[in-house]
Amino acid sequence: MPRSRVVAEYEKMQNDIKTSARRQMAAHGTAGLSLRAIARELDVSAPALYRYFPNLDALITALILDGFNALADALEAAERTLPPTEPRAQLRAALLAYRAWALSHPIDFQLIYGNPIPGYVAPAEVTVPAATRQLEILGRITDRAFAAGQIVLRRELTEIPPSVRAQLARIAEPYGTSVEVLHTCMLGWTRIHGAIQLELFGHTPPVVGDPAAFYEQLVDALIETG
Amino acid sequence: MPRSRVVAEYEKMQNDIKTSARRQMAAHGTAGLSLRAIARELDVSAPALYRYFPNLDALITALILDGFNALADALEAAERTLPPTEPRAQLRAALLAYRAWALSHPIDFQLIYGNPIPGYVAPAEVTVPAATRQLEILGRITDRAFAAGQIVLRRELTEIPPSVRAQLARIAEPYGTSVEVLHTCMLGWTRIHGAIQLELFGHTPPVVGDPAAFYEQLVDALIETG
DNA sequence: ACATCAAGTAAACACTGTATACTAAACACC
DNA sequence: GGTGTTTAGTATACAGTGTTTACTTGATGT
Repeated sequence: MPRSRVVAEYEKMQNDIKTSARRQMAAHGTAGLSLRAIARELDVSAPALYRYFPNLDALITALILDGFNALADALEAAERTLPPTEPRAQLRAALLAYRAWALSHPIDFQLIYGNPIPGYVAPAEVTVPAATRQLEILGRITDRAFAAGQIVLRRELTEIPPSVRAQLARIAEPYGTSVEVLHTCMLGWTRIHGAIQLELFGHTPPVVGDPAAFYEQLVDALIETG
Repeated sequence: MPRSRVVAEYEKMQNDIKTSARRQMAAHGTAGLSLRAIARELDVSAPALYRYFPNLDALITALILDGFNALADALEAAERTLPPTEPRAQLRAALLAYRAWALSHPIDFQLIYGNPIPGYVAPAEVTVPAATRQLEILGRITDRAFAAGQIVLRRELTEIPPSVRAQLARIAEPYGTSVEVLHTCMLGWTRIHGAIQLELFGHTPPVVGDPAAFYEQLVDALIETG
C-alpha cells in the first residue's frame, strides 16, 4: 500500500474539485460557483468536499494561486519561444502573452485581479507573493535586455523619488537588478495591466476599435522608449 | 396632494436603500451585501424593497452608476480648483484626484471597476456610457492643455495603427478633438488606472514603498512627456 | 360611501455554505 | 481472527440568501 498512492488519489480529488469549480465559473461567471453544484457534478454529498478543502474560501484561494501560476507559466512559455540572446524580443513576446492569457482566460484573470466572490477577500499574504512571480519574470527579461543594450530607459523616468528609490533598492538588491530597471518594470506593469483591465471591462474597445492593435502599439512604444 | 411629494418620498426610500447598501458594503466588503440585511436596517420586510428595485442586480447597477458619477464629479471638482487658463495644472489635479477618490472610496472603486457580486455581471450598455464621462472630462482638459501649448504629444505615440485611428476619429469627431489627443488620453487612462488598480490590490506598495510618490511621479512623467 | 390602488407583510420556495452526528469500510496490532 | 482506530463519506439540520405569491392594510379619487 504505497502511501503515495492514497496521497495521489487525494490530490486527484482536489483537482477534480478545482476542475469542476473552473467549469462552473466558466459557465456562470466567476461568482456562479457553488460547493453544492460541484458536489452534484462529482456525485458526492456537499459535506464530503470538506475533506479536501476546509471551506469555500480555501478552494477559491487555491484557484487563485493556480491562476497566478498559470499566467506566470504563460509568460515564461512566451519567453522560451525566443533565444535568450534576444531579450528584447522576449520581452515583447511576454507582454503580448500577458494580454493573450487574460483574453483567453477571462474568468481566471478576473479571479486573480478582481474581487469576485461573496464575502471573500483574497489574503494578501498569498496573492502578493504569487503575483510577484510575474514581476520577477518581467524583471529578469528586462534586466537582460537592458544589460544587452537592447532597450534604453527614459531619462525622465529615472528621476525616482527618494522614498520610492529606497524601497526599490531593497527589493532589487537580492536580484542583482538596478533600481532603474525595477522601476521601469513597475511602470510597464501598470501600463499593460491597466490596458488589459480596461479592455476586459469593455471600456477601451468601443473607443479604440481594434484593442489588439492598440495594445501592440502600446507595447512597442513601451519597449522602444521605456 | 402634490404628486412631486409622493415622488420625493419614493426617491428618498430609494436613497435610504442605497445608503444602507453602501454602509453594509463598507462594513463587510463589496459582496457582504444582502437585501434582507438592508430590510432589517430600514425596519421593513425584505419583499418591500422590491417596490423600489426590481431585484438585487438593479440595486447594484444603481450603486455602480452612482459610483461612476461620483468619480467623475471628483475629477470635475479637481478641475475647478484651478483656473481654466492653466489646463496643464488642471490635468495634473484631475489625475491625482482619480487616485485620491479610489483610495478614499475603495469599495465604490471595486464596485465599478471590479466584478464583485455573486452572479452579477454589470451590463455594459450602462457601465460603458457611465465610464465614458471620465474619459470626456480628461479628454476635455487634455484638449485645452494641448491647444494652449502646455503639453506636447510624444512623436512615437502618434504613430497610431490605421485600424485604431479610424475608430478614434469617429469618436473624436463630435467632440472636435484630434485623434492624437484622444489616443494620448486613452494611453494615459490605462496608465493611471493600472497603477491604481495594482495599488489597491496591494501589488505595488510592497515594491515601491511609497505609492503616493510613485503615482505622482508617474503622473508628472505622463504630463511632461505624454 | 364606495371602488381603486399603493405599500407593505407573512409565508413559502429554492437555493446557499457549513456543523454535527453517524455509518461503513479499510487498516494496524496482538 | 477479533479488536480498536482511522478514513471517507452520508444524512440531517441550521442559518442565511434572493425572490414569488397571496393577502392585508390605509390612503386616495369620484
